[in-house]
Amino acid sequence: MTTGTPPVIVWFQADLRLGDNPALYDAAETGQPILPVFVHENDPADRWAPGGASRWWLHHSLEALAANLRHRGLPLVLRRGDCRRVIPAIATEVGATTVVWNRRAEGHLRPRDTEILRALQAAGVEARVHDGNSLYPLGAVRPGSGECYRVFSPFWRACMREPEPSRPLPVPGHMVTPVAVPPGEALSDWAFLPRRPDWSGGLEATWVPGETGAHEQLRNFLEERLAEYRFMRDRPDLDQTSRLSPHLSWGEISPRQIWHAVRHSQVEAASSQFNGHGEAFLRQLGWREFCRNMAYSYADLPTVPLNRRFDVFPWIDNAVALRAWQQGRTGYPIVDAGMRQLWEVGWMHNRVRMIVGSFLVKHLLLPWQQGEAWFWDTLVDADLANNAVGWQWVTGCGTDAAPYVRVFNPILQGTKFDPDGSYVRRYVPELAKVPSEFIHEPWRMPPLDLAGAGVCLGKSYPHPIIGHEEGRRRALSAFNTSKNEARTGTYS
DNA sequence: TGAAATGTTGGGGCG
DNA sequence: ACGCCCCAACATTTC
Repeated sequence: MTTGTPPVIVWFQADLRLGDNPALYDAAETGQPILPVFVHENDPADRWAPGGASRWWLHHSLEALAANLRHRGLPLVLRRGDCRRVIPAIATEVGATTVVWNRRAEGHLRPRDTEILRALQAAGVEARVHDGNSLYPLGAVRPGSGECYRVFSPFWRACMREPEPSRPLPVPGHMVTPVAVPPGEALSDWAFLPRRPDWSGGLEATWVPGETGAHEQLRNFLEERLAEYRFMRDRPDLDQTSRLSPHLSWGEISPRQIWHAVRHSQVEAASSQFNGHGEAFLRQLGWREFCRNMAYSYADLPTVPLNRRFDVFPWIDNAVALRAWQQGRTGYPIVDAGMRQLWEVGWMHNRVRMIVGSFLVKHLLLPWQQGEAWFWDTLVDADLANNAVGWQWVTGCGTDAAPYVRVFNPILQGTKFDPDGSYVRRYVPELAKVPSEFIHEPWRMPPLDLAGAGVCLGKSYPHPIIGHEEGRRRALSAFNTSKNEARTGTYS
């Protein structure tokens, strides 16, 4: 613990927190000085490098992490480059005995971990990998036969048969400051914040990235919104969800912390009998857990349909339609409201994600990977596993696909989940004066009323890019054709 | 006034 | 994490 003691390196990745951080906790337990490191890969060839909104978040989250570490006397060393090279190099450079980190769920990163483990071993440096970002260790909950549950319900039942997830670890009480800190880069050099144009205003106004912000958000959710969660969670207009997803995606808070906070919250405790709100919310955490296990087992989940029948599918190549979808100009108010909310605040209510997703792949017949890529770039909570599973689910090419082709009706979904249209009015202001009766299908309005609401279809707001009936029929025929062709062996 | 026609709502079957 | 169709039940309009 003096000048001579060699440090332990904590390699921070998607776990930018001090609490319930098994790698950091492990490092503190050694009693050696701790050297926290974050590596920015900066690889232009990496398709899954953080997108624009995610980089904005990462900038602020790293700032917050650095401040938290500084309060406890620790630095945060920023390095750039291929971590297969950078991590072993810095370990040697500072004479570290040990490198610790928390496992990532992305299957395509697993070979990378193996390589780094080997390189460290070859350099005589010990490495320990922990499970810190899921309720149960990745791959631990699996079917009796097989690698990984591919359907959510049995997966979640199996989780519920497990003992409760372990209690979150505290912030280490004592962490030893390293005497010498190796050089690192400045966060500002990484240029994670948008310039020219700076589109981050809506994000700044909405989010407080960082571990403290995450716990504040959790506390606020438990106190203000959990009590209504089960009934309100599907209502984008009421906005009663936890909004913890972006905090989770960079690991500012852990699922185990959330789990136990919910289990011990007043809402759960006060109900002598089971009220279901906590359970409904934890089930959402279950979806995240499910996605991570899928991504862990199937490395190419983000690009390859799980159901091989979709290897051949008559997707349409239409840049104009894709652009209209991205910019919220499809002519379907609920779809456009969702896409504009995404653009404005970097986030979209999950119900609406399903609606806009279904619209892209079913009504527009655009490949799901194009929607996935747009979400990846614009969501502050972009998470490879959740994104991939979500898009495969809505496409119906994940294995949990229903035995029928699921086509969301954007009008029905709108009237059901945004009954008076306030969500639409908030994000599609040109429809603000449309009465609730027509808010989800303005084309049905009598021309005089349209004029009265200040709407000129085709000018101030677009006509539907495709009729619902026509789109539905076209989708059913495309999806059924591909099914039949696969069955009869036309394509293998 | 009442029967028939027409409109509306909700549950079950099915893809 | 579903939509459509059908039909029954009920409500309203019509002559």
